[in-house]
Amino acid sequence: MFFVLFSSKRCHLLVRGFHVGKHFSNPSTEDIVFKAICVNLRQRKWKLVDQMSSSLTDSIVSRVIREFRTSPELALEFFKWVGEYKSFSHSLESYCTVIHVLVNSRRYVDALSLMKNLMQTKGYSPLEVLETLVDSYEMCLSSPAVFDSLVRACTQIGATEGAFDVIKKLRMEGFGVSIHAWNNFLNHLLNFGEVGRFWMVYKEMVSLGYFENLHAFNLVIYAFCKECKLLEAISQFYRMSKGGIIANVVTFNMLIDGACKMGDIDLALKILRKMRVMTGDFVTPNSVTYNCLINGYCKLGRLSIAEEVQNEMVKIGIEPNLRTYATLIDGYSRNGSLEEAFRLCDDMVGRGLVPNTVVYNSIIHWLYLERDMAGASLLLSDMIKKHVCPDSFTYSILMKGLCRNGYINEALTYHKWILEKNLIEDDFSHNILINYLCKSKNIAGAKQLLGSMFIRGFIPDLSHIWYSN
DNA sequence: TTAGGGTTAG
Repeated sequence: MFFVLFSSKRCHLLVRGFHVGKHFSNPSTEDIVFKAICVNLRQRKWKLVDQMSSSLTDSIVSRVIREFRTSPELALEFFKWVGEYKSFSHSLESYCTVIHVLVNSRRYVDALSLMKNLMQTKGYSPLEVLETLVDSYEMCLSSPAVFDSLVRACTQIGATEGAFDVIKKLRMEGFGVSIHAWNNFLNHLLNFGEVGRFWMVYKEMVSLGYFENLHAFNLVIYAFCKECKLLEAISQFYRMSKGGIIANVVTFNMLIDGACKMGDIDLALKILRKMRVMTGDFVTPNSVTYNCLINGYCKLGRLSIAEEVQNEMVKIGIEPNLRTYATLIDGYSRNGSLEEAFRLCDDMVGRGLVPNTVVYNSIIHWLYLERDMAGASLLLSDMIKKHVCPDSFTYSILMKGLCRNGYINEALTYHKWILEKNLIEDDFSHNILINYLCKSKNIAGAKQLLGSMFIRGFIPDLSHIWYSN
């Protein structure tokens, strides 16, 4: 019906009028366009919606999205259609409106992707996004989960300070911060190796009266494991049990992995054997549990036991995965049994698993250490042929492999090419090359690389420079 | 939320 009205000449004039002026002189005209779009959108009559597109304003876009809050897919489709096909430049308010709608319908992946786009591509700061989310909060009948999502979006793009700014601002504004947001931030700190700051933020959270949930306890156990404080980690396990929180498989896996990393494989095995009994058959081991244990045995050089553990997992119905094989292949390689490593490669391919970058990196690394240049080159060509993408590990393995076998100039040529292609993500390759250049008394070359590190924002290890000069 | 691969000095 509304379309009929708008298909007239009069409508055409109205539409032109909307397009020229940013604000409506008559609010009811906005209502007419809004309602017309809604009617046609509801019936998926995109062609008719298209005819209204020249009359779109930020206000109408946001209103339409709110109108379709119970049909989030359609709301998102409309939002994307306007942005992509009509090249309409969405305002921050429109973005936030659709984000509220998406979070409320638990479409977190889409909401996170839009938030990340706002901060990474559009250049909005986390606090600017927060402010607009707050402004549109009530009108969108939103929930605090939207703020959790913003903290998550910040941590996902590595914006540590941004995430913490959001938490601080939410507290100041009286919105409160959910335990999920705290946990997400704490997890981010651990993943970035900031254990000291983790404990500061954790203490702050506890002092504010939050009750730790399972995830929070797991993070504390994870932090203790990272600090090699296994006894403290285990004591947290008892503290959570006392508080009525039942550990899950992640809790056990972290303790098992922690024990393995500290070389106490017997304790790791004991935990594995007791986890069912301790939880009344509530928690059973999974592939992660077994992979941790296999890795523990591999690092101790006890390869035959590692394979026995693999057989046990198969027996109880847990399929070995890519990580199981990557662990065993690396275990055999670092123990000088490359033949066994290749046997496992065949085995994994036979099971339908495709060797990835990690598997190639392991074998290439140990081939170089054995001075098998031809073998390493062959595998490098093979990974390129099979479209297995090299990563920063591959490049540093290549640099080290070439240097230690006397091919420093070739390493420098490759490094230059890798830098030109912007493929380097960390400073490992630089450090390796600088070390070998210093050893061969090529201080000018080392200094040149040092400059290249600064340009890329890598912070050199100063102790090195003292030695080389 | 947990599991696999790469560096230097001595």
